[in-house]
Amino acid sequence: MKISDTLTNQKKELEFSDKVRIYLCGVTVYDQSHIGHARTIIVFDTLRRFLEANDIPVELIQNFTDVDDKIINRAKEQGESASGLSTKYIQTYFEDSDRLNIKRATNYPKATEHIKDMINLIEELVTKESAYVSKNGVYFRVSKFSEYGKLSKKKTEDLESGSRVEIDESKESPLDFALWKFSDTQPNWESPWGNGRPGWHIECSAMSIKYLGKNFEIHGGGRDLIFPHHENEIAQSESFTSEQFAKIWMHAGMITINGEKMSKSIGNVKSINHVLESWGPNVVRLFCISGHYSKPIDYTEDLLKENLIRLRQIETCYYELRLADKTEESDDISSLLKESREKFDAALNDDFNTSLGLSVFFNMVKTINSLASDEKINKTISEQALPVLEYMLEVLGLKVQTVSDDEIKSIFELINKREKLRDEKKFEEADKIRDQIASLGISLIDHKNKTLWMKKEAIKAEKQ
RNA sequence: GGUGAUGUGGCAGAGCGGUUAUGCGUGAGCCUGCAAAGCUUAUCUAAAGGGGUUCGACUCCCCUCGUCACCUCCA
Repeated sequence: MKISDTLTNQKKELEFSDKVRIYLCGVTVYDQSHIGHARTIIVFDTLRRFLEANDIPVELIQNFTDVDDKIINRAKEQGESASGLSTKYIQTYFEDSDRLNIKRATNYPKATEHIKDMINLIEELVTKESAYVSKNGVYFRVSKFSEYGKLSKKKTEDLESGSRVEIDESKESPLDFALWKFSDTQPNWESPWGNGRPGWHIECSAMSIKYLGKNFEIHGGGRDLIFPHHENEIAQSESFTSEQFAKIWMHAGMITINGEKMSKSIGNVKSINHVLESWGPNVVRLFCISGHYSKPIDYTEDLLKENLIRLRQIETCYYELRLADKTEESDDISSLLKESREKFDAALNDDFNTSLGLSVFFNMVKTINSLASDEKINKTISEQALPVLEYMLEVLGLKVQTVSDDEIKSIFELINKREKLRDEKKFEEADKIRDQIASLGISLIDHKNKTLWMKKEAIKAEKQ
């Protein structure tokens, strides 16, 4: 598999020995997560699913930043403790994540639980003179790391002249960033240099090295983290280990609203919860992987609607296959299935091109639906196609509503009853049964000679 | 100002130096007691603009213009 690496700016073969280790920068838990967070998480969840579905073990670590000025300030505003606030939003994070059908990461380390690891790392950096103690804290000495700027392609001279940061006289250079900030107020921790809190960047260095080692396969996050966060992580980690840090830097594009990035100040933030409420997990997932992961996606109702329609086609396809009972001879689609699977995998293997993968997927779905419309789905086709469809659904993290064999039986009984009434032209009574079936979440699909049905995901936005 | 991206049909969005991307939308039709869903078919003479390279460029090179992101916290 090849993945575009931000550092070298080219597609790089994903090489690994026993497993693929991925570190994904998580969220700062001071508020609900939004659709932009969801996109990044979905991209990496889908990547992980793809690798695992192809028997490649994955270790995925995603952190929570649970100590930060934003959290402290927000907690103060709400008259709550910082830890209380972050605990609350970690919980809502998991609720969102579960509803989005995100597989749980291997581990979700929290910054506050790794203070010791950070201090050790900082100590080593101080020893190596890559860091120094000043009046306000411990700072990373950027001048000591000659490759600074290699990820974001920035030159230190440019950064210095274009710097908008307030000049802190206690720093040797305006580019130096905090590893440890002195503070006497809670939450704070003891350190060899004085009480305080860790800087943001150091936590990811400490936790990624702790859980994944000095050089792991993929480091991921949103594009907006390239500078300064990931740039600083590289500086810290490589100064510490004297080795190359992550092998591939993979960055997900932003979600925009009307072409603009979401931000609190513009007030255009869409929470995951809010979007899920209207559109449900499958549409959101389809939406988030509809374009190449590295490019931005503009959030519009039209795009979500389009993906809802596509979801309906998937549901139809699944049920046509699931409920197939014909035994007569029909078309042979085994080569189509084989080709679809191959092209699907090839698309994802080439820089995780989900957009192209989806087009292959929908090609297959449409072909099956078209056969179904002609009532040509037999048991052979069903047995061949279902595993391929289910494989793709698993990779894409899509979950169609399923039914048990018992449910199938009772639904068919109702349908037969309705058919009989329809034959007798007792349409009112037939429609009553249709309503009854609908109340079970089942929609009927009338073909020429038989009535098929499916359990559709209820989607609020559809009704408007 | 610096850096990095990007500019494809009504919309979304891929690939590719010469072959229909795909999907949505729209029109017509099939099915139907009605409905919904689904399906069929058609449709839009797509490549920001200007130069090159080439037998041939949407695809490679150069210039111009536009858009976005980052340069402060940000997924």
